[in-house]
Amino acid sequence: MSETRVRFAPSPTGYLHVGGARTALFNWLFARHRKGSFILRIEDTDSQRSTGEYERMLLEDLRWLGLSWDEGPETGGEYGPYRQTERVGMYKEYALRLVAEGKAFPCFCTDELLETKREEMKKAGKPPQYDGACRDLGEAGREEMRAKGLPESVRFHVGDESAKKIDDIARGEVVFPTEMVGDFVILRSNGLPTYNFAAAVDDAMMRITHVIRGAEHLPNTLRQVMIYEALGMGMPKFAHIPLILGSDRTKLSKRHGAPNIRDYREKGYPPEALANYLAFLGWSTKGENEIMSVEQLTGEFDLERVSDSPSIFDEAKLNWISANHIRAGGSRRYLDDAMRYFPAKLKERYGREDLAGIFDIASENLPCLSMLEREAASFAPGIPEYSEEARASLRAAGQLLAAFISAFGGIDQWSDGAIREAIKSAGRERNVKGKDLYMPLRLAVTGFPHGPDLVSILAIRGK
RNA sequence: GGCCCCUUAGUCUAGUGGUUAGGACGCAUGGUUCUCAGCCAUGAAUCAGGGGUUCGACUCCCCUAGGGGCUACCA
Repeated sequence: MSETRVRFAPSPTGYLHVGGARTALFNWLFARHRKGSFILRIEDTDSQRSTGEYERMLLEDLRWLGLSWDEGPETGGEYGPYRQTERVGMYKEYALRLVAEGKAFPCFCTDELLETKREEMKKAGKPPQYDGACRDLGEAGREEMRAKGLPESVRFHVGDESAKKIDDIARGEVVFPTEMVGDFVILRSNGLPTYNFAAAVDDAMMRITHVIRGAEHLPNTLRQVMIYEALGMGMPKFAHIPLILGSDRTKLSKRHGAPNIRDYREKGYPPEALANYLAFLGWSTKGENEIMSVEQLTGEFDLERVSDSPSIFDEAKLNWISANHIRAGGSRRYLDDAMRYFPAKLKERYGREDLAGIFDIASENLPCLSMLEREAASFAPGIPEYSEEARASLRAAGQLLAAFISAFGGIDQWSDGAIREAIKSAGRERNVKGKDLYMPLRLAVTGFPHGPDLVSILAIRGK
């Protein structure tokens, strides 16, 4: 069997979205699992919305997620270029070839004309489709239109075959009636190709073997299959993966919180944690373990276990997966990334070793690194600010606190064991233990009623 | 409107004609603990509805409902 080649083909019209990232991830996992190639192609034919800045950030986010590509813009490769605006010559060439073969034709209808026709059809209760006005113009008619200076686009001539079967790996056989599409534009009057044409031509030319993409493209596949056939190119296999929806079951967007990869990156979610969560959105393993490294994911990934129904992005589960990664990796793995999130006061006071210690204590349940600010608050140096309630309880425990001070004062070697012993002896002295013993001390030292292990806090904060 | 896809607990999912419908997140309770967390244990909660097919349907077929997508010279 020939080498597996898959691609991720984003449009640089915004930040990398969790849906796009999941599609990219599935492609990448599939390629790596089969030791094939992962190709990145930039679909920037929408000149209105595409920008170089978005493209730059797209690549950055993809790399951050841990995805690397074998061919792509900047990287290069033998099927390049990998930016569609740099391939316009090829699309034109293929479009003209189809015209010459009678499989496509020039169209001179203006937007206005098309629009009024659509309105009329809607009124008449018919599906608004292209009526084939320019299909049989003939060479003379075409010249006449050109002489009038009308815009010229190229439309694909949809044959009279009644239906087309598409065999989708993820969902089985899907049948589309061909009459659902009219003759559609493949080359716009500005010379740029439309999505369906460019995607089909590129996938064919780049020898893509598996097209793995979002389910919203399923109806497009009909057009692309027709183009493949007209071009006489070998068909790739298709796999349409279910969409990711927001909590209200509509397509994920800004109002659902943070749908962009960049947002999660900013908050300090480890990339492998996000990849882990995303992998399980629409896919599952045979086993029961859900905390997996990228290596384990690539080892197990396959298209057969992709689910059919759309899934809802659940931040609570992402948090759980992420906290597991952070706990397992500890300061050894995450301290460098965590540095930017430590409160300045802590960074001034402690050296790297102590910060590592604080990280490990504070990261017992840390969904993302930015939450360190709150979790590490107990380690802030100096006298904390006390709330009204805290003041009241501290006043009530005045004698106990004095006992602590003298007990701590007697410690020579400041260590966990010595601290623990000092706390106990102060307790014996005042005849208190348990909660009544620890809480006043915790409150006095940290200002909070909750927090990490008190002895560890004292050990790090020092005498 | 037309066409296509989807439907197992609040959420992610396992399940391919006979199961006490399994797991995970979240939630609740108990244990460990100064507290939170972690860990351990326990619990509540699911096959959208209706028809078939079958000795037997979560599983196969049809209808309905709901959701989503596409229907552009956007991708």
